[in-house]
Amino acid sequence: MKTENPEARLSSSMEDYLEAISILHKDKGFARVKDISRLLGVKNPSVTGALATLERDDLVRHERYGYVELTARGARIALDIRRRHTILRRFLTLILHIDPDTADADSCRLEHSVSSETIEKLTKFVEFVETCPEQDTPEWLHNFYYY
Amino acid sequence: MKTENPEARLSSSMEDYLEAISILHKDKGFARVKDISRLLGVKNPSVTGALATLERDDLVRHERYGYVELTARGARIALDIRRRHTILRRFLTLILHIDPDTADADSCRLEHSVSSETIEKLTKFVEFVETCPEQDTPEWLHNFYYY
DNA sequence: TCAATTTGTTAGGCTTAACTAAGAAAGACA
DNA sequence: TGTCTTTCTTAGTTAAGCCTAACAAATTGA
Repeated sequence: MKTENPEARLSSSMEDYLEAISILHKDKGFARVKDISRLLGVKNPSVTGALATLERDDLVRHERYGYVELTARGARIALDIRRRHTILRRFLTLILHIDPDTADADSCRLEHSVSSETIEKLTKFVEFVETCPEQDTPEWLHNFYYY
Repeated sequence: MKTENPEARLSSSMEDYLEAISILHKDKGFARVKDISRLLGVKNPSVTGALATLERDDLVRHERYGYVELTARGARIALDIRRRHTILRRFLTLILHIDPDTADADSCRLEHSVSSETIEKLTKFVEFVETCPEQDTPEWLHNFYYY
């Protein structure tokens, strides 16, 4: 017997769909199947299939041929994924000086496997470096960039 | 038609198998199916199947009912994976102060998706912090730990 | 209004990577 | 040497996640 467990970890794929829907909503106010497939580089039928799964798990709402919306739960999770993505990208670009494209590609993949404990600490680290008094930052970080 | 492409990216799964074989070889001198399945938490038939794939790709040698060996190519790749794992764990424990278990679990997952550019920079960063003159490290890093 | 285009869905197939069940080979030891 | 146990393999199943082909609904605009 298979009990529905709403706390089970989402797959990377499903996280990507949630994230895409969330971004589309923010950027253009709505998300359609076509937009999602374009953004994720998959074909329309893959999106339709994924939406069925996400709808079953109460993460999105989607009427046939209509727009896609996140539920409250879906929105909460999507925001968390986007937060992971953002903090990783900031770390990679601002501290490690990875070029923006690589940094974005990396955070896209890493965001699915980093624990919340690590994200918390990384957030604090990046915030620390960013809010560091101007004269301190060069001292050690610039030492590193010369190194 | 499907051409064999030996440069194609390995899946996380296949990377895990190579890494396990490499670790077993280092730790006890040989790797058997049973050891690999125990280490990775899968069943024996899964290992047999994976070994067939890896053998096809010239990454391991394996005679029926016998020991498993890495080829030169396999060993090179396995070493690279272990290097990624190690550097991630060092970053997480030494700099972010993530507890060792979480750090290891995280690096186990992150090692498959981090780019070589990021690994290079991260290596330099960790080395920089570790070889930092004693009196400098506390200055900014301890500031962070208080923060 | 109705034909053409665009968008979305359904059906069916492929690949990867796991599993169980059953049986074969190897190893241990009385 | 023969039996018992352990280990390994084979065969077959399942699930996720992608694909293409074909069709259905919606939209556009002449």
